[in-house]
This record gives sequence, structure tokens and C-alpha cells, in this order.
Amino acid sequence: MKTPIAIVDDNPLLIQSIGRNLSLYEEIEIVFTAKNGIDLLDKIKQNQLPKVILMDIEMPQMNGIQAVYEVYQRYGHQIKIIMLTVFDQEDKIFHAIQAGASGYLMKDEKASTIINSINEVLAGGSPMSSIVATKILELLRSTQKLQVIDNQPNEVQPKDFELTKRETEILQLISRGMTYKQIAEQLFVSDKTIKKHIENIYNKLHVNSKYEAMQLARRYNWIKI
Amino acid sequence: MKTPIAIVDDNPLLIQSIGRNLSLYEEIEIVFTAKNGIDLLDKIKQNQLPKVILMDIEMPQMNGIQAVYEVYQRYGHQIKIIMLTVFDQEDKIFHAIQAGASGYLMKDEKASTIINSINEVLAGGSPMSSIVATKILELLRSTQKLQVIDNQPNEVQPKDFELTKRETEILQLISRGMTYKQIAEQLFVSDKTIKKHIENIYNKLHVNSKYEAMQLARRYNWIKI
DNA sequence: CTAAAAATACGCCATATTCCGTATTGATTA
DNA sequence: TAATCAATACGGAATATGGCGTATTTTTAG
Repeated sequence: MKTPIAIVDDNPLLIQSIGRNLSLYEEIEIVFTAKNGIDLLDKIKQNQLPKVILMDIEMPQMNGIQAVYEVYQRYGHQIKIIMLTVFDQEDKIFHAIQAGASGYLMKDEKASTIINSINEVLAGGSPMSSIVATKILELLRSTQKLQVIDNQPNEVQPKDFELTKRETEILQLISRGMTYKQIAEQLFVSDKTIKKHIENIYNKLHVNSKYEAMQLARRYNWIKI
Repeated sequence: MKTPIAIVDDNPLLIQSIGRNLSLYEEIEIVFTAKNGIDLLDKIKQNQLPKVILMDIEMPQMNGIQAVYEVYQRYGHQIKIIMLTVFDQEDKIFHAIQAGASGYLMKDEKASTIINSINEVLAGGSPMSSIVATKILELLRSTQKLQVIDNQPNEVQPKDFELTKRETEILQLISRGMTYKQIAEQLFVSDKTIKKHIENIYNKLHVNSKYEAMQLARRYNWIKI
């Protein structure tokens, strides 16, 4: 049985072009096309319910994202939506996903890719173009940036890096921005000794400057400042 | 030229198995394997720099996510990381991405898929298994973009110290632990110029080292780290 | 008690940083 | 238009830092 799909785009030429390419594939059937969100909601009622909608994001009247939201609210999991767009703007992607889109492809994608994606959303997957996937990861990465390490409370300890007590102590002082001399004075030893300790610290942490050591220590919450 | 890659997994059998499958492909070369995060950091220094690391997520000592974080902080875009795991737990995925992973595959993926994914990350893409992609979209859907509550205007601003735009910019980079050279490269100017700017910064802030400048900037919340 | 690990200390050398100059160019503004 | 500021760039000199060695003493652990 053919999978019923619909195409929504305000550009009739693009609909034609996509439709022509997809019509070569046996497993799908384009049950209708619509030129914007309002039109889409109308036609869903009048026609056979599509299982997948390919939707443009830039449309007059009711734009793609609003349309996704409406369809998602009304038909939930009965209809999967794949966004088809020429842009890969982060906020658009984000909003489309929040509105309920299941996939996000570029318009210049090959017809075979689109067909695969249709099958994928039907199987519960979330097909997306390479660029989009990368954008999404960036988005996720920028969300609550510093929580990562905090959520795994101090799993990594100085001794996991084989740091000794003295070395850990000196790392603290490094992190306060103290010079060799200052640390030496504070600990009542020679600055040559401090230098050697710091050398050993660098080797164990695999860094090669005070700054890097400092940053690593901060990352793992070994220091408070 | 073959693409150098590394495999990290605490299970030698799995490393062997993956290695054997991948060795059939001409375009890649496994330059080393490691059994945990610490081991990985060691071997990165000792061997040829891999362009892609296939990393297990469940490891003793330093787990996969922490290892990703370290590699990402140190080597940034020089090394891409693909997580390889048997689990598809949301939090693991989330943390791995936040830590800087570029791809996320199931361990039972076909060797050809892994090879494709390696090529994809090298091209700037973000390959992920179907299940993972869906999980990520769910995650993003449940994440309401948090507003920056930190809007309370800082009492003391850089311009209160008469810092110019450029100087403020350079102060940011100082605070990341960058050297004169690195800052110069980033801003496309001579390191002598940076040297002079920093001198002026010191005079205006009344400090006399990067550390002090850094600490002052942190005190006034001019930087986030 | 004895071997191993940790802490101490020195030297050499290359590079980075800091503090002092000077100087040119473009933009702003009084 | 003239004066000032911002950004650019260079050089010298003193000090700090980082990477390599070696070596002694003290502490810890088996």
C-alpha cells in the first residue's frame, strides 16, 4: 500500500519539481498539495489523511512553523512532518522542532534521500541533513553550558591524574595566579623546587602552562575561585 | 592519504572487533587505541594526532564524557569525536554533546556506516543513529530556551576603567589563557601590537600580570569562565 | 628493614612576559 | 581644520616560565 503524503509550499514551481521527482517512487502517493498553513489545514480535512507532510518553512499567511504546531496539536502522531527548506537558521530549526517537526531537510536534497527520510520518520526516526544535525548539536551545546561537569559531581579527582598531595596543593596556588617565587615563599622551599613540582604537574595533567593547569582545575572544581 | 583515527574502549575484545572491521577500509588508519580517558590523553601526546576518535562512553577511571570534554577543550576542532555505545540514554547523549562530541552511534552499527560517519564528521557533519537523532529532538523539544536572568547590570564596567573596545576584547582573550601569539593570530595583527595593548590594559587596570588582569575581570563578571 | 615514591634542589637554554621607549595611520571631535 | 584618541607596529632589557637533565634527602609502604 502506498504511503499517502502531502507537500506544502507557497511556490507552485517547487511543488511541481518535488512532486515530479517523488512520483517516480512507487511506495508513496501525493494525496494533495497546499500553498500555506491555512490551506493545509483545510485540505487535511477534505482529503485522505497524509501520513507524512513535507513542509516549506517560509510561507505567507500561516508560516511553516505555525502550521507544524497546528498539525501537531490536532493530529499528533498520526501525521509526521518533515521540514523542507533552503535555510538552515538556528532559530527556525529550533522552533520547528519545538513545534513538533520530526525531520529537517534541505530543499536541494536528492529525491532518494527524501524518500528514505519519509520511511525513516514512519519508523520513528528523525532524518535531518548534515548541516542541520550540526546546528542542532550546537544548539544543545549552548544550552546550560556549564552544567556538564557539575552534574557528575567531582568524579575526577586530582589523584586520578596521579597528583600527589604536594602537587595538588601547589596547583591550588597556581590557580590563584601566584608566581614561582610567591609559592616558594608561602611553602618555605626553594623556587627551583616549585618549578620542578609544577613541571611534574604539567606532565601528569598533560598541559603546558599555568593557565591550562588552572583551567583544568577549575573544570573539575578542584578549586573554588 | 589515510585518515588517522583512534579507538577508545575499556574492552579489548571490542577494540579488536571494531578494529578488525575497520581495517578493511583503505581510507583510514588506526594510529592507536586506548583503554580509558587518561590513557587516551597520554597516547595523543605520544602518537600521531588522530583526526577522529571513536569513543566508548562507559569506562573506568575517566569516563567517555569527561574524556570528550578534555579532548574538546585541548584540541578543539583538530580532533572530532564520535561516541560509540550500546546505550542510548538521554542524559548520556546530552552530556556527550555538551562535552563536545560530534557524532553518536550505536555499537552494532555496520562498519560501512562507521566509515561514512568518519567522513561525515571530517566534513563538518554530525552523524548519529536514528534512535539518537529522535532522542535529541525530544530533548530539544523539552528544553525551553532559558532567558538570561543574569541581566542585572554589573556595577563596574570595562569603560569605567577607560578600557577601549579593542582592549576589552583582548582582556577576554587574556582571560582564556591565551598567549600574545595566539591572541595576535586570532585578531590578525602583530604580537607586538597585542603586547602594547596589554601594556595599556595593565596601566588602566593598575595590575601587572595576566593573572591579575584575569582575576579583576572575573571579579567584575566581565567574563563568564 | 628496604625498596619505592615524594619532596627537595640545582643548572642550562629557549621562549614568554613585562616595562620602558618611539612612531605611523586612520577616525573622531572640538 | 587641528588636536586627540585608538589601533597599529617595532626594539631593548630585565624577569618569568617551560622543558630538559641530574641528584640528595625524607617519607611511605611492603
